[in-house]
Amino acid sequence: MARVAVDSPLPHLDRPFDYLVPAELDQIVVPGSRVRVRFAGRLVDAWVLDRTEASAHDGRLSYLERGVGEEPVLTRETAALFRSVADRWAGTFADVVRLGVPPRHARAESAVRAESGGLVNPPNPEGWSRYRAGPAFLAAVAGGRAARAVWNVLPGEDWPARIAEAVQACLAAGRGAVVAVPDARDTARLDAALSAVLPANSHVVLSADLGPEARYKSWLAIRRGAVRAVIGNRSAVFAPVSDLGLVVIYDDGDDLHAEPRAPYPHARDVAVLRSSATGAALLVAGFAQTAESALLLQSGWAQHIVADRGIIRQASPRISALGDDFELERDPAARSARLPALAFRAARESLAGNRPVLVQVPRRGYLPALACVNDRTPARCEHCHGPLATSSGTGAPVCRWCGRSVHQWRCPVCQGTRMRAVVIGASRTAEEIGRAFPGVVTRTSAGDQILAEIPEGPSVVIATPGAEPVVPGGYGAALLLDGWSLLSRADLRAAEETVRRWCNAAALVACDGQVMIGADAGLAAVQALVRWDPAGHAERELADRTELGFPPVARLASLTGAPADIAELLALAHLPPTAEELGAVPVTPSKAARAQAGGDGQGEQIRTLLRVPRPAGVALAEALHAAAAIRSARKSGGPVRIDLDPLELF
DNA sequence: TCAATCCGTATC
DNA sequence: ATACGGATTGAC
Repeated sequence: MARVAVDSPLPHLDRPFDYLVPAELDQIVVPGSRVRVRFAGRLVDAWVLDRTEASAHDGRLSYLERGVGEEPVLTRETAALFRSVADRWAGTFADVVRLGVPPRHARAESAVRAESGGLVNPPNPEGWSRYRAGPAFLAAVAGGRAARAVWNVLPGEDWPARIAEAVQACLAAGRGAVVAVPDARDTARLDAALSAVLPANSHVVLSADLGPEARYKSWLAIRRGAVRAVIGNRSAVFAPVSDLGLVVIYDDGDDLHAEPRAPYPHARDVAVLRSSATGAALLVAGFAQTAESALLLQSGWAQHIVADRGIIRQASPRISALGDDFELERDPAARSARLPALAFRAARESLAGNRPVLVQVPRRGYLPALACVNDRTPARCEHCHGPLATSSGTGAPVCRWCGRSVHQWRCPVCQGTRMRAVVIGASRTAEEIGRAFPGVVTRTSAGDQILAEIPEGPSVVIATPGAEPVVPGGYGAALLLDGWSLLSRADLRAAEETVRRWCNAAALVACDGQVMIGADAGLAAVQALVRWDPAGHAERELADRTELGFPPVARLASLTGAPADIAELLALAHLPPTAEELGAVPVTPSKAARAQAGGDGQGEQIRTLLRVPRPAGVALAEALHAAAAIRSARKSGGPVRIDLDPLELF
């Protein structure tokens, strides 16, 4: 007999089913293989979870219809991982398999791949010696121990080289490694760094833009154990590396690590699950640090890899805040670009020293929000700490989460009672800034026109966050403009995200260069950057969120759908006794969602938030999944989207 | 009393 | 989706 999981999106079918195995399929039906089965009269795809002697099912068993290819696509380890990811995010096994196993490509299966490269030498630990606990981490990976660490990368660090060394240590110990980075540019840099230290064919790149055949080929090389190291974007955390010894997540605050397909798992959290389950070492790395990483440290689960203060001071450029009152430069060209005098001078110095200048300009399109008129503290709801915004109808401030309107608001910092809408959106354009530096080459890197690298020499680069090109030797100066509009976004992660973007840009500046931030020096986010203390900022962020009842210490579930459907789901769900319902607010469907719905209005959509203490998170997910299973079995009502610890809360 | 039909539920 | 079982209905 074979126990299988069927490929169905219906939650009530998310459990094993037993089938008899015809004698001629006995050899190829093994745990992890793909099969076709007759299920409720239809032929469907399924995955073999196990071969068994007996079945608990008392009805008649059917025979498996046929095998699909001869490649087992699930390993014992990934099958267990997919199950626990489904459980953690209230999703189905089949949905998670779709995230972790690329579509089959038969031609790629028959192609024979060259055997992997030769013996891997242990790395030179020199590069890690600037960090306390750095060499120890490398030694632990080399020794096959379950070291888990949060690494604060020094500004100017060649992080791809350091990660390549960690992978090298893991391979030298005879085990496999997985590295997930946010985007294709990071993948390319890491690919080059790995190629520099590993024998040929020792690693593969997993990425959707390889095309289906090459992607499946790379994935198969990993699955077959021909290659033991894999790098790629968020889906690489699911790669079926055998005898996993190391998982690395780079820049875990980048929202590209959040999977947009159901059940919406986050690559960092998947990596944590996987490291827990397998005993593989874990490295969460970045110039900045998230509150989630701070919790890994605070709970003692992970160790901190960080450089001593003196080394940080040496490695950091000079970072200063421009303050709130921008003194404009007298130079008329600079005036027209509205560049503050200090920023303009820093740029001129850099260009005079034949070094490029980086100008970071935020993208437009942030949500308007309310803040204190005096000190711009974001206005929050007294009841649930959600953000306040002006409702379009009445003009009265309303909580974006629980929908309560606010009559008397008082700023928790200055006790002021007046709020104002924060003007949002970048107004400075590349041309305006370029005009301030006549005769200097101006480049833009943004959107779909991203520059990976620029040559040394004087030039001005205008880039949106995340699109900053690297330059050999570093920038001479970086101007981080529009700090206010980043910081006052109506988003739980606004401060953390701002610090992350600033850190990632500032880290590209040479250690004798300077960084100018267009925000007030008194702000915690600015202080974190000036002192280069991303860990301190993450700790504060974690403390704030703990006090407000936000993730990661609390666990939230967001339910989005028609009011009647959500009500039905909640009525069916046996929520943990500690669950707290934060009320419902109408949601304006995004353009993408409207396009998906096909134009015809599905009626009003609302969003309800549920909150539990972190230990009850799995019980909350289980209750919601069970309730969704009852609804799907009944075929009642419309869809309800379930999100656990959603990245965006409004 | 039995067959035709409807409805709800499970799907090995 | 489809298949099955139990309940319901209507005709002999």
